[in-house]
Amino acid sequence: MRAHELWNRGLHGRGYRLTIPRKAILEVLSNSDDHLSAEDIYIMVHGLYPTIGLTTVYRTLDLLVQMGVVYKFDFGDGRARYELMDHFSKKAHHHHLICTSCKTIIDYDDFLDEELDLIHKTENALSNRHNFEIKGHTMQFYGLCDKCSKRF
Amino acid sequence: MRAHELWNRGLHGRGYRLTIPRKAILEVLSNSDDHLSAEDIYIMVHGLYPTIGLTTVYRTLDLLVQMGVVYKFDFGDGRARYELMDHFSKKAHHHHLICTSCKTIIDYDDFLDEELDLIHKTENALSNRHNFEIKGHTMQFYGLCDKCSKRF
DNA sequence: CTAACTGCAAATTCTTTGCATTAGT
DNA sequence: ACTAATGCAAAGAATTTGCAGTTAG
Repeated sequence: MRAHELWNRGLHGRGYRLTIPRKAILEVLSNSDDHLSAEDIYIMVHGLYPTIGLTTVYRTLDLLVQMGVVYKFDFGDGRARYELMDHFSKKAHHHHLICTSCKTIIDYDDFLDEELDLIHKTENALSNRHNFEIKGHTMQFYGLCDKCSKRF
Repeated sequence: MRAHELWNRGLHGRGYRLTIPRKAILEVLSNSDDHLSAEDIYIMVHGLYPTIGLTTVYRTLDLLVQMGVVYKFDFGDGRARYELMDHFSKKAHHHHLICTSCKTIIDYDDFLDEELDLIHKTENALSNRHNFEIKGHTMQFYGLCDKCSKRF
């Protein structure tokens, strides 16, 4: 499995170790498409290995974010969400439509053809201009959903 | 001034009241281009009206977010940032390039020509497809900056 | 007048830290 | 063996809530 392989390598490269908790946490992330909170992940991991604590989940997630393996999102509900980066994920894009009033999140993936094209172009342009090694992206549109829009 | 006008209307429409603190907080947001934290805003507002408390700043920001007048961002440093929505802001776009390792944020606005075009198209398409009243958007690219990229 | 709004202090909630113990390599 | 990693309990920090007094409409 790709992500595991690369994570393993990345860990060693930095002098870090591959442990049971770390394997389990990546496993859980790999098998989920949703935006998981640290606690969600903790519950799932804890189901598999009851000795693993919440602290370790947080510490491992930090590491994964630092290494560019997972995204850390915040949709404004006061708890962070985590999801595998493009490269490792079944999902190549993370585009959201968010209602600022009721906080509904629509995870859309019915892109316009040009949308994908443009993202790659932009990615390349930015990569060159700012000397960045780009690993993924996120796009969110904010507004009022049907219901909330009608409420006023 | 546009934002004030619309906010005023929006408040009344919901049975809310236009108060000194609310005016002051919108004022501060209008006169700033940066990503302000609740505390930043509190300090500025407090400078103008020393009686206004932090709680009110939080409550007002919630309201502004709900009503789609301001964005609430979270860049992962554990404190939310607020900024006027496109329509009201000098800046029409909020595009960021973020280093997942050192957390540097580049606020780029040297867009490709097509980038703007496409965003409007996408906005329209989404608006129709999902019956959303879109007020703004955000786009972020994640990766490793020059320095961090070289560190491994 | 009346209900919405406010400030303060206390309470919550998510996340981080300190430290003694355990476990990769 | 040598250190990194872990779990627990406690600490920390941003945000929220309860409540009695204040103010907009």
